[in-house]
Amino acid sequence: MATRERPEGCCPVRAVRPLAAREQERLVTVFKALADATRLEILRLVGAQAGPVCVCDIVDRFDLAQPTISHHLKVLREAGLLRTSKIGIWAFYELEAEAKDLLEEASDLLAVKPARGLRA
Amino acid sequence: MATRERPEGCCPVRAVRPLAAREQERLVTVFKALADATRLEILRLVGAQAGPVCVCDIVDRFDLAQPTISHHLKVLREAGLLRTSKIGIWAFYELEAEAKDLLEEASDLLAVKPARGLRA
DNA sequence: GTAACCAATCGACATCTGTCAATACGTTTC
DNA sequence: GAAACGTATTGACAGATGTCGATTGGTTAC
Repeated sequence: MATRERPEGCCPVRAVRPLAAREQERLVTVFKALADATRLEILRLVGAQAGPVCVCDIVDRFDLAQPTISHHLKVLREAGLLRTSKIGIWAFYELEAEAKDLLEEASDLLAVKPARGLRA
Repeated sequence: MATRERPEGCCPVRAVRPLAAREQERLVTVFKALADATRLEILRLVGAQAGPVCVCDIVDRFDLAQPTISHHLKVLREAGLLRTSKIGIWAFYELEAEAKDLLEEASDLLAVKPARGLRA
């Protein structure tokens, strides 16, 4: 804690109610999922398709081993950004409908002016 | 590469132009910065203020050592989310004006329908 | 049923990351 | 100038993460 006198005009700090644990965790999970170049490109690839994409086609687009892509898909899946389905041998991935909402919610985090969730 | 015949109705994959290296790196840096609960709360705290916040006040709000907070502030600074200034001994942080744009740009990444940056 | 195939999981490893104690740096006060 | 103070940097360390090779599981083709 600071003991010296502050420079004049130094305003008091507005208290902020921390995010609920569950919401905080969800946001961190989403951002972690996005915090990797490969996963960003996977998302862009999947998001650009008219329908679900075959995993084999995703693997083809990257210079990474199949287990590595599979791992990244799992991370995106568990973050709620992708959803998966199967037809025979093939696994298909598409954007989770909720994905866009997740990012918008995240964007609200940085609202410059004090918004809901704040306390005086 | 898949050698078997696909299930019928399986659509060809739309090619996607990868992000430019510089832009990709910037996005990853931003998401990495956001992918930590402490940094999220720091951002929320700073974003809720009317003006710049003293580092000492930030340190007070968390149960973490001062160097740890300093480290997190550096990460947020270098991601372009916070900017810093000094008055005498004190260091103050505030949201970088660009921060909101960064997140909106990030949000566009997940646009469900094919947008710019895509190629047939 | 057996072989071929696609995708997921496992195990291992190198690198990155969050954390703290100790220290260094710059400013203010005396 | 010396001491006190706020902040940043350094060094160290445990835990998380990205990657691959090997394996497994489930499905299809023969």
